[in-house]
Amino acid sequence: MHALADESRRTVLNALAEGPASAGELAALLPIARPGVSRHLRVLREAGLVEVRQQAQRRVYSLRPEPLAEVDEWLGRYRALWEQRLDALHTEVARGKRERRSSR
Amino acid sequence: MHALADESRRTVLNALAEGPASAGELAALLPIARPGVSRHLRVLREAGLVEVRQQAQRRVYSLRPEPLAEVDEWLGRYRALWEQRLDALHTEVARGKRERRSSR
DNA sequence: ACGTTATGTACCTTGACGGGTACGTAACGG
DNA sequence: CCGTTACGTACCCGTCAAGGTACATAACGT
Repeated sequence: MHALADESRRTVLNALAEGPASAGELAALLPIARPGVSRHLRVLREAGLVEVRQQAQRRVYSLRPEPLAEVDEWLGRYRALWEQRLDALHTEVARGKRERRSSR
Repeated sequence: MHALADESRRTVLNALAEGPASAGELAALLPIARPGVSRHLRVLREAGLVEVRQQAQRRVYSLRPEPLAEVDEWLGRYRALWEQRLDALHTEVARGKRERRSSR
């Protein structure tokens, strides 16, 4: 999850979600200098979120979305909770309307 | 998403997923000192992830899971991707077995 | 009113991390 | 070979946020 903390990282991931891209192409999307992007890519690579294949001089990165399934799983613990919460909110809103009509 | 970056924050959220708890109770779960927890709770509160109600001297925190739905939505972009990827992996594994039998 | 309990806040220190610059290094094209 | 392209890495610096300590504050119980 740590690897997802940075804004630039997520931008890279968003881009890679569209399809594979070289390091240079990814760097062009970010406001930071190219070496910075290389570092981000390293982190993402070590986190197992992306993978590289060499293609001539270019290094083409692509998404390895499996690890995000872990985050998804973590969120799963809350999903039921917020769904029931949202349901509760709906009925609460209805109740609130009735009460506001009588008292207040 | 920033509010989820810290390990302690997630621990607090995990605890609150079990049910409401006071600041002190939450602090007991963390390796850090109590004031630190108070600060974390403030961040979570300002991020809208938790809410407080005063109960005597105690301040009881509870989860407001709605905002996590946003993260869930963000992940949604990848969910389809990794599911198709995992499917591809399965067929790849099958194909790999066949190839390993013949060549290699 | 006074001590106690439960909690937040102010202030400071330190460590981690993002970013830039300069440099090293493979893979090509001639 | 030699220049160029496309990267990565080493080193340095500034910022920022987490954590600790000390202090302020509010709600009880007596």
